[in-house]
Amino acid sequence: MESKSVVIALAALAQESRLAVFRLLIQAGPEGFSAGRIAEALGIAPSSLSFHLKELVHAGLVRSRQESRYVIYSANFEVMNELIGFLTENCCRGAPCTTSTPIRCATDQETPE
Amino acid sequence: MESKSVVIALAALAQESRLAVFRLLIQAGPEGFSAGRIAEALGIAPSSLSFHLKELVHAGLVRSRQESRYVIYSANFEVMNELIGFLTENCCRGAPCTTSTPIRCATDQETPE
DNA sequence: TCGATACTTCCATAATCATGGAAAAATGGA
DNA sequence: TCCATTTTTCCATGATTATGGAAGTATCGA
Repeated sequence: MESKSVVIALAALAQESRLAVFRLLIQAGPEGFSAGRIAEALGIAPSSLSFHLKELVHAGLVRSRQESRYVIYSANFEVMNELIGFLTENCCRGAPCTTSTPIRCATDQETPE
Repeated sequence: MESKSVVIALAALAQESRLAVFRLLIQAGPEGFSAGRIAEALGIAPSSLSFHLKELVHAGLVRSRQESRYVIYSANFEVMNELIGFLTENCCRGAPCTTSTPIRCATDQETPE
């Protein structure tokens, strides 16, 4: 993962509404939620939510899929793990250090290695 | 960790210069680096670096200590772990899911539990 | 094809943030 | 105390970001 992508991902999360959306989707798991349900759950105006979702998708943290007339959004667990990996890379330069174990969700079957 | 603090921490990291500074300090370990060495290593103007370091300290991600006429900055590994914990909290709402293990650096002895 | 529902794009406004030069503090040695 | 070194604060400029109303697009059922 490149520095530029990481900055984009972090910026995407560094905003109250988007952080709330992302956490909601992390908790929802791979099934996700429709835009409407997210708007309802968090009380965000549709146009604002759309702007924020676009931002999260652009950052790679969230995926969208069309399902009849709903657009379903879900968290991208793999990118989340890469992000954490990048931040903690080379921690303490060789000194003994417990590095992070991926937070890969066991129910996220969409991206086999 | 509260949502507001998390937004502040993420915003602090969502900027090329600050991300570079933070990673440098993560790699440096608890000993850290002086402001001057950071400026030199990353090629950032002193006033800009000072601005960015203040931002990182304010976010709680970085600590500073005076050492003779140098100001030494170091990463705060504990806050980093809390941040990651917050982002992945309640992942997949009860579904079987490997949650993250703290990235606590074994050489960071400054904050006993 | 019509109407209702679900979302997105466009746009103007207001707010926040990044940058580096110049001046000001703080520290320590002579 | 005086000077050199190290870092911070002040400030003006330019750039980016968040917001929600209104209009546009897409999907589905009848």
